[in-house]
Amino acid sequence: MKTAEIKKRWLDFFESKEHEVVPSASLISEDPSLLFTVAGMVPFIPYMTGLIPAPYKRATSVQKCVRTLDIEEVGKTTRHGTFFQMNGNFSFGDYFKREAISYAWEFLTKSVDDGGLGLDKEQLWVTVFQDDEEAIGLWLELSEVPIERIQRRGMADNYWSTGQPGPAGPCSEIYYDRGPAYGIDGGPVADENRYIEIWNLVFMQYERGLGTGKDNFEILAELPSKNIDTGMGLERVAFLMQGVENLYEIDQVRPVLDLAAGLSGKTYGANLDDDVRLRVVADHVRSALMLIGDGVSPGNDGRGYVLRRLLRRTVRAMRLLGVNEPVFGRLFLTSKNAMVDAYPELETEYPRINTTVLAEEEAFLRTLVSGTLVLETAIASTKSAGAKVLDGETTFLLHDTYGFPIDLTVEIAEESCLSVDRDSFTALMSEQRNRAKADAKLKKAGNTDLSVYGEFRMQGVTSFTGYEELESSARVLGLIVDGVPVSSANAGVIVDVILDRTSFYAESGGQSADAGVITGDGFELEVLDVQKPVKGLVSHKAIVRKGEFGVGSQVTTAVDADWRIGAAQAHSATHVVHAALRQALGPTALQSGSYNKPGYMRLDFSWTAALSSETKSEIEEISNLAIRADLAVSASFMSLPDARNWGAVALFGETYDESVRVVQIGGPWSRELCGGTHVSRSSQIGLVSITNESSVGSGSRRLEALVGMEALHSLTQERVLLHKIAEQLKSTPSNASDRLEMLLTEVKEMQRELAAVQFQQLTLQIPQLIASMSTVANYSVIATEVANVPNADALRDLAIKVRDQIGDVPAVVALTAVLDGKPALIVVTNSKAQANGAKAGDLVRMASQILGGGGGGKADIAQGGGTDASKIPQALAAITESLR
RNA sequence: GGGGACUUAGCUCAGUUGGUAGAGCACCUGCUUUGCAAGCAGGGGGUCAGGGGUUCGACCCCCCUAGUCUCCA
Repeated sequence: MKTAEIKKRWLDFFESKEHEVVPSASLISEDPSLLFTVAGMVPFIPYMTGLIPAPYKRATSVQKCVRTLDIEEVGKTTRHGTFFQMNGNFSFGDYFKREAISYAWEFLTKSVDDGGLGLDKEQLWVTVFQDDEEAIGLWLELSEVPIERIQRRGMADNYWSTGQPGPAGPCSEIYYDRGPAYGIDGGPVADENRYIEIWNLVFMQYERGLGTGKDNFEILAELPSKNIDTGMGLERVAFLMQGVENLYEIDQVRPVLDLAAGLSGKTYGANLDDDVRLRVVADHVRSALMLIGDGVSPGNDGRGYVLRRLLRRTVRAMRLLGVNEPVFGRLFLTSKNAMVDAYPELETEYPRINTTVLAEEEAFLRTLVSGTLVLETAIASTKSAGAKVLDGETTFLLHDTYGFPIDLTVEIAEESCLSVDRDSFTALMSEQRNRAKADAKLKKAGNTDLSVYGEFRMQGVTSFTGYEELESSARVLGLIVDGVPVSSANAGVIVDVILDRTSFYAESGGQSADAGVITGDGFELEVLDVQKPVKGLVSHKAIVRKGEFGVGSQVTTAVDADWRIGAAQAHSATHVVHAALRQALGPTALQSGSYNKPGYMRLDFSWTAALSSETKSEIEEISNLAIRADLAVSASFMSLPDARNWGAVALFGETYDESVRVVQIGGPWSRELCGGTHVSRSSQIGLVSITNESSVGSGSRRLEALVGMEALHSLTQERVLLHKIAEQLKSTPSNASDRLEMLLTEVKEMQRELAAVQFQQLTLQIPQLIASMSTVANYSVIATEVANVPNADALRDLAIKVRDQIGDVPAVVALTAVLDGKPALIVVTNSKAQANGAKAGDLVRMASQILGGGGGGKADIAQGGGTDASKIPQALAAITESLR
């Protein structure tokens, strides 16, 4: 049975049991503390914890998940995959253990013809929490599992909690026996390889307290409303039903593995190391495909970095398999074809996925080339030092700074008969990890507990009136000071204000929060920040400027009109620039993030190279033409599929409700899903001026621009500056650049000429200098001060010239000059003098000390200087004396 | 968010106790040879990313800024 078929049967089965079929949420988790959706229940957590009321009593989903915690284990054991799909059925205060067990048994054992999976009842085993007599009773009553195949396990195995105070409860797991060929008898307790866990039923019935670990906490009370959360690993069931050995061999994964084997000429199953690499490729390619499909682009932090690591590990595995050529094009196409049945949207996203992976592969191959160079010199120097082990520092440097994977280093070192000091590499690695962790911990301290907002969210969502009006009347529902609900607040206090409705826009979608005031009878608050701590709930952080107020007070929320206009201009400008960017660069240039506030906008987008100044001008021009065209801006609500059909650009990393808001500028000219506030016609944006374009990391660029009056002001400033420069150049703004270039060339030429003339002038003194030559011991010595020396280089060249004219006798030339009021000294010797023992370096060192400075050099030439010019005669005398 | 590294001629890169900035390729001139990366000789080309500091003296050491790469969280 195909994986897609199992998925379909799952959803159909639970739909027939009155479950709401919820489409898989994006892999990009809505919870900011999670990088990815790591489990099937993640999208339902707010309903489980009671933060947000559940919109349905029963739900089912097949959720795509990514987990990279045990990325190193992928392929080594066959139990880990970085991407997997989790079938789940959920009850929020509705049915409990009885139905959960009954549904599970029915779905697993019902015949294939009747829509079930038709698994052999004799092969199924069950584990329950040791004290959960209720569950054991229900299994015996509702299923055909005999008591011998029901095993009790402790908290570590069969008790679920989030690791923090909150809901918790026992679970019951269903296992499939693959038969004696896979291990020993005795059920899951004895062997989890032979007995494969396929389904975990979590009975959320208690509230747990503080504690650490899986089994060290207190059970506080029964939950008022009990929940069911189950998870069936789709891949596991698929490989069991397809009669293959593991998840890498199912229909959604195997084609990639086969292609990788074909490309490398390896046979799957022939060699353990190669098998691991083939599985890594098959797994990582699929994960990367799905991540990019959900809008992640490779980057150097967060989700982007996880994706990059998956891609690079794939390249590395292919290289270890002996394939050095680019292969992503074929691997990803194959993976897409294997997955597209289950995820049709991959078809439309594929062009973008393809460009992304090709660019990333190319970039990494480049990195590997430069890393190889460093590695080869390190190997050469290690060998020439006679060592047998490449040290951990070098290996770590290669990894940390040049992105060169450790196992490639090991492989290449082995070819040169060197081993690698892995221990010290690992030590350095964990050192770096601790550094980053310590820092993260420091920064995280500000995180507040969101549960305090939960009780307000239970009263409903905050309705946002800010699209229509700037001022609204509202009622105070709650006040929070330092994370604690209070009933009133007086002047000077900073308080979080929860209202039933508000005209204030909370920061989201890249748009910064509104500024303004909240007023009421006898009191006034200045709004500092507006956030949505919980989906649907707006919290105003404000300082009480005057008076006192409390819960229940009537207020007026008044947004600062100028601020809002500025914010709207900037946000609309962001859409305009995004559309212009895509017109100029094509649809692969996709916004990956944005930020805007009055007067300023910033747009991050996926793109591999710096934009030329022509392209930047083009984007600016398209944007400003759209502004001039006075396009109408409108917003309307529609369903997500409708919006997509309409060609609206959905921004990844945002999760959307069933009804989404589409903002259009000029109809189809720009269509984006967006909840922000906008101007009503594009001309109100005024002006967009791009100020900067830079890299955020490889594969990602950032465009910054000023908007409206800010743009005008910056242009004005630039114009004033340019006019001033032109004036100083005695030129016009249009000719200033040429003029400057000419002047610079001229200056360079003149400097060169001047230096030549000055040196020429200096050489006129050569005859005099030669004449001053005296004989000291058996050296011909010139030791004198030279006048009119322009700089140290000239003095040096003069000394060399003088020496070369002395002829074939041991010669020492010591010249001094005063430069910028400080004495400078040059000593040169010829080879005969050096043979006699004269060393320029020693002479300079000694004489410079007399001058109050230092100096040095080699035997043939040395230079030095000091601070006291009056000591020059003394220093020269000392040189002559020391030669004697 | 925290680290590490890089930026030198048009291109690819060398350059250690801080003491005259180099190579290969490309370019120009001449000779030789008329052929596939030709040879020989000569030559031009440098704000050593930008700014500040330490020093008699900084491509080199320290600080700041910018651009780029990279690892970790």
